[in-house]
Amino acid sequence: MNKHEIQVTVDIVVFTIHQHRLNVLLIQRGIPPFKGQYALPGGFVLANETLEAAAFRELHEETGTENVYLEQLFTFGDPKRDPRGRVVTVAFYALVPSDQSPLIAGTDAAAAGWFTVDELPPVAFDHLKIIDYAVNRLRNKLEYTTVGFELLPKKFTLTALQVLHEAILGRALDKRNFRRKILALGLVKATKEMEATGRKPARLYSFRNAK
Amino acid sequence: MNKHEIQVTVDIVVFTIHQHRLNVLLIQRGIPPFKGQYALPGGFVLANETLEAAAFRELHEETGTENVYLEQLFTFGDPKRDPRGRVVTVAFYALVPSDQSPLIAGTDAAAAGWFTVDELPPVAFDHLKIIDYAVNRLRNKLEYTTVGFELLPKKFTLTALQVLHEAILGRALDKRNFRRKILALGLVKATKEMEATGRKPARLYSFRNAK
DNA sequence: CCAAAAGTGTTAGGAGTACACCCATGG
DNA sequence: CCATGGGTGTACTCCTAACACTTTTGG
Repeated sequence: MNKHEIQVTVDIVVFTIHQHRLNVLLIQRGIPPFKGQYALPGGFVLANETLEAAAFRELHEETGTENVYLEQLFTFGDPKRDPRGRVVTVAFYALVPSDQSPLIAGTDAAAAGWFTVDELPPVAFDHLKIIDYAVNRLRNKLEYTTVGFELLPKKFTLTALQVLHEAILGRALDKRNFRRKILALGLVKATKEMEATGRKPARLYSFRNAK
Repeated sequence: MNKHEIQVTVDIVVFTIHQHRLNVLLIQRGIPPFKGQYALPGGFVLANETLEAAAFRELHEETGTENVYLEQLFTFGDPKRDPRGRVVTVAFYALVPSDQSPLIAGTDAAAAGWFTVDELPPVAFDHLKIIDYAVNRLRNKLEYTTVGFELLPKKFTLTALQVLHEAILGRALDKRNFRRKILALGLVKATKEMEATGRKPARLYSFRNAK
């Protein structure tokens, strides 16, 4: 064994929107250390997979989610961050659409749950720091990219998109300015369908690049 | 030995400005693989140091530089990126002021050198990808932060600051607009000194937060 | 007819961009 | 006196932000 070998893990901050709030997925640990505490989904990187593949695999194994948007965040390597030894973790964040988010399969449902980002339980390791980092990244990215669409179903109302932005940014936005800006960006197109859930029916839109 | 153990390295993209161009520091490899080719300074993370400390240490050992601005970039973990085995590298970038940059100590001067970013020699491993990533990050950061000052001596002319921005962005900027914007940001203050090198003496400025 | 959410325009201020000439100095 | 780089202002455009009422539907 080479003295330079270190254990490498991935940890994933999975976001979704629930009840107009930004939520993070946490899993209750069944084994020490931090047994019983909540932690981010994640695990060891295997010998022949990329970091991204490891993140997708862990996410699938622990939560059943698939085809999510995934992006590398930052790598945390404090020598004392894991009491078991030297573990460097590559953190990712993932976005899952709100219409798919309740499905937590492949794991004991009692042991996993969504938590709004400003009411988190105690979390294991340095995972709180990782979550904070991810929330900040998500907020920044929202300002200059289209990441937000990843959190919505294929068809959505402009109000739903606005609620999503407000949930991530943590502040209210002006309805008229928001709609004008989104439509001006040209990333979204009106469908012929309406959503009849509220009082007055709302037009459904879709993201232009289904990618 | 645990099957999950992987070698972890750091690699550092060291930037400076030379002759109005953005330059990167490369070191010629003395041993295989890629013997004789240029590569980024870097090396293994030791058991009891943080990733950042490893980057500072390697930088000091290989180039003699100290007190540089250092920021984590991205982690590259393709299983095939290093022919010797599984090596995950955490990439950083560093900024060294132009008045300190010629000092390459602690290494054979013939084996290290500055290269302008658009005239790079062949580089080892996936280091070209890392350099590209770093250049993009630096360009983006310049738009909304003050990283640029890290590349200048303590006192500098506004023209020097403009040349720096132009070197990083790779395009010319309007002199009047640039000066207005920089002064409006209030990050810089005029000193009483002048630089007499050109024809008409130029006022020297200093960065407001000496930090 | 009432409650609830959808939808829609105008105005004012600030930021960015384009553009050309005079000034101070050393040789 | 001339070559060189230092230094300065104005006008236009575009983006952002503030702000309130009408419409459509279900009950």
